[in-house]
Amino acid sequence: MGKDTKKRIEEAIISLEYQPNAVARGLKQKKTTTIGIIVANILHRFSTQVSRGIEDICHQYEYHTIICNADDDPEKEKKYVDMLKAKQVDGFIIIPTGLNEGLYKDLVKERYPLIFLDRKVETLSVPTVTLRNVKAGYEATLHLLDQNHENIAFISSPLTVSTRKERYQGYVKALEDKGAGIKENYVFGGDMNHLKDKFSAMLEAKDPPTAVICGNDRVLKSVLPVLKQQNISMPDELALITFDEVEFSEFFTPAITTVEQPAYEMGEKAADLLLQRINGKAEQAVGETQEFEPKLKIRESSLYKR
Amino acid sequence: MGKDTKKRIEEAIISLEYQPNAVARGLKQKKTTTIGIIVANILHRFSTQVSRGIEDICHQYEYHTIICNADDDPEKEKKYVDMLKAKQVDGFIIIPTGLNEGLYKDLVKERYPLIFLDRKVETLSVPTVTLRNVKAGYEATLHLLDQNHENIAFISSPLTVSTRKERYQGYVKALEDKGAGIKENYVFGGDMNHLKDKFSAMLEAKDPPTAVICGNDRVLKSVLPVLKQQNISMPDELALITFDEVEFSEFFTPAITTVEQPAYEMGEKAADLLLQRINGKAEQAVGETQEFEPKLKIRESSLYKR
DNA sequence: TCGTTTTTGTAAATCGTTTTACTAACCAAT
DNA sequence: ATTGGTTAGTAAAACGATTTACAAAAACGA
Repeated sequence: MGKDTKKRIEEAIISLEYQPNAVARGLKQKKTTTIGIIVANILHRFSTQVSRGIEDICHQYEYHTIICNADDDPEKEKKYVDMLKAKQVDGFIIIPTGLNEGLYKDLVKERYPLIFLDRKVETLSVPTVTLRNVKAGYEATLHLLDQNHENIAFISSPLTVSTRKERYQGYVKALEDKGAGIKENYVFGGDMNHLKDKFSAMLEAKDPPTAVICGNDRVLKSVLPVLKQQNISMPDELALITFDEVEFSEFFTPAITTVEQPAYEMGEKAADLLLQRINGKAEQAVGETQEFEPKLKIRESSLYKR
Repeated sequence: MGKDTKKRIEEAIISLEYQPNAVARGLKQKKTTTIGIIVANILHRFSTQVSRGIEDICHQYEYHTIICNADDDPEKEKKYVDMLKAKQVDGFIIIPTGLNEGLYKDLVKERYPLIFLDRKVETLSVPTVTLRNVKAGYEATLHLLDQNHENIAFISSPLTVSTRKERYQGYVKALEDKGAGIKENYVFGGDMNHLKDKFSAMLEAKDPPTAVICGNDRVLKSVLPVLKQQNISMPDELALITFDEVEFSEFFTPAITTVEQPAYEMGEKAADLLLQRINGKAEQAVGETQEFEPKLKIRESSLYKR
C-alpha cells in the first residue's frame, strides 16, 4: 500500500480514536491468539512456575493466556475446558487431573491443539512435557541409601497420576537395586487431609523410619509441622528430602535437600510445542514426549551426621 | 417457554453437538464476562495470593480472568491495557506501576470499571483496596524499638509507590514518637540490583544497624543471602522483620517475624468491588478506599536475646 | 501515448450470536 | 365461537471486524 495512504490511515486512527476490537476480529478469523491453561492445582509451586514459563513464551509471540485452576476436581476441569472452548481459544496446555479421559479424548478428536504438562495420560497420544520422574524418585532414594538409611518413608498425595506413580516406582527400584525390601508401612500415598495423622502415627510406631521422602511441596508443608510438633530434629533423627523447589530452602535449619524440576523451562517448552502446533508447523510432533532431567540438590536435611 | 419445547431444544443441543460461541456472543452483547488483571510484578508473593482471591470470586460469579504481569515496566503495563481493551474486558483490577497516570486517567474517562489494588494513585479518585501501610511500618518499627533497638535499618525497593512510601512514613513516625532520630545511612530505597551491595556495605560500615526491616518479600530474598555471606546471626547480631508473608517462615532458624497482609481477602474484596461496579450496583462506591489491617506476627528473628 | 501493473475506493458477504418484530398457532375461559 | 393471552416459528438486522470482488484511478515502463 502507498506510504501516504498509510499515513492517512494512521492519522485517522488517532483522530477517530480507533481501538481495534479483538472480539469481532476473533469471530471472523476463527482465531483468538489466546490459549487456555488448566492446572490441576495452583497450590503447587510447580504450577505457578510453569505458568510463568508459558506466559513468557506466549508474550513473545503475542499470544495471551487464560489460566484456570481445576483444584484437583475433574468437574471443574471439564467446566473450564467447556468455557475455554466457548471462548474459542486456539489451543490448550493442561496439567490433567487424570480423571477425565473422555474429555481429553474429545479434545483430540475435535483436533484442538493440546499439550499435556507434568502428567502423562497413557491411553492417549498427546505431546507431553514431563520430568523423568522415575529417575527423580530413584536418585532421591539412592541418595538416602548412600547415607546408610534403610528405613525410608515415602509420603505422597494419592498415587493416581503418572508423576507420583513414577516417583514411587523409582523409590521401589532403588530399594530393590540395593537389596533393601520395601516396607508397606513406610509408604503413604493418599488424601492430604489424612497425611498428617498417618505420618504422625508412622513416626510414633515402633521401628520408625530414619528418613523420609516428600512427594511434592504440598506434602512437605504437611510433614514439617509434624516434625516440629513431635520435636524431631533433622537430619539426625530423621533425614528429609523433598521433590519440588522450596523457596529459601537454603535458609532452613537444616537446609532442605530437594529434587527440583526445571519448571519454568518446562512451561516454555510446552508453550513452544503448542504454538508450533497451532501454527501448523509440527503435526509430526504429536505423541512426542519431552522429558526433562530432575536436579538433586543435596543440602543438610539429608546428610547423615551421627 | 413451554416445557416440551425446552426439552426439544435440549435434545437438539446434544444431537447437533451445539457448542456456544462466547466470542460471537460477546460481540453482540458488548460484554465478555471477563476481567483483566494487571499486576506490577508477579514475583511478589502478594500478587499471586491476590490473584487467587480475585479468581475465586470471579469463578463464583462465572466471570473469567486474564492475568498480566507488567514486570514493573510502564510500557508493558500500557501494552496490556490496550490488549485487554481490545479483548473487550468488562473491567480492570490493576496493581499500578504508578508510572502511567495518563493511562489510568484515560481508563477512567472511558468509564471502564476499574479498581486499584495495593497501591494508591493519589491524583485519581479510583476505588482502591490497600493495606494500612503507615500502620504496618509503624508497628514493625515499634516492635523493634520495644526490643531496645535504636539503629534500625529500612531496606526497600524504590520508594516510588504509595505502599513503600507509607511503610517508610510509619517507620519514620515510630522513630520520632520514641524520640529516636532517623539516620539516613540506615535507609535504602532503591534499585533491587544494587540492594545487596548497599546493604552489605551498610553492615560493614562502622556503627552498623542492629535491626533491619525488609520492605517486602523480594527484599528479604536479597537480604538473607547477605547475612549468610557475612555470617551474621539473627537475632543476636541483627534482628530482622519483613513485610509480606513468607512461606514456611516458622521453619527458618530463627523463625522470621513478618508483617502480613490479608492478600487473599484483599483480592476477594477487589473482585467484589469490581463486579459490583460492572453490574451497576455501586456507582457511589467510586473513590472509596478499602483499607485492610496488617498483622504483625512476632517470631524469633526479631526477639532480642543477648 | 499506450498498455500494463499497482494502488485506491466502494460495496457486500460473512463469522455466530442476540435482539426485535411480526405472524401463526395454541389454550383456556367467557 | 370469540376473546385474550401465552407460546412457537420465522425472518431480518446488528455487533465490528475480515475477506472477496470489482471498478476507478494512479503510476510505471517502453
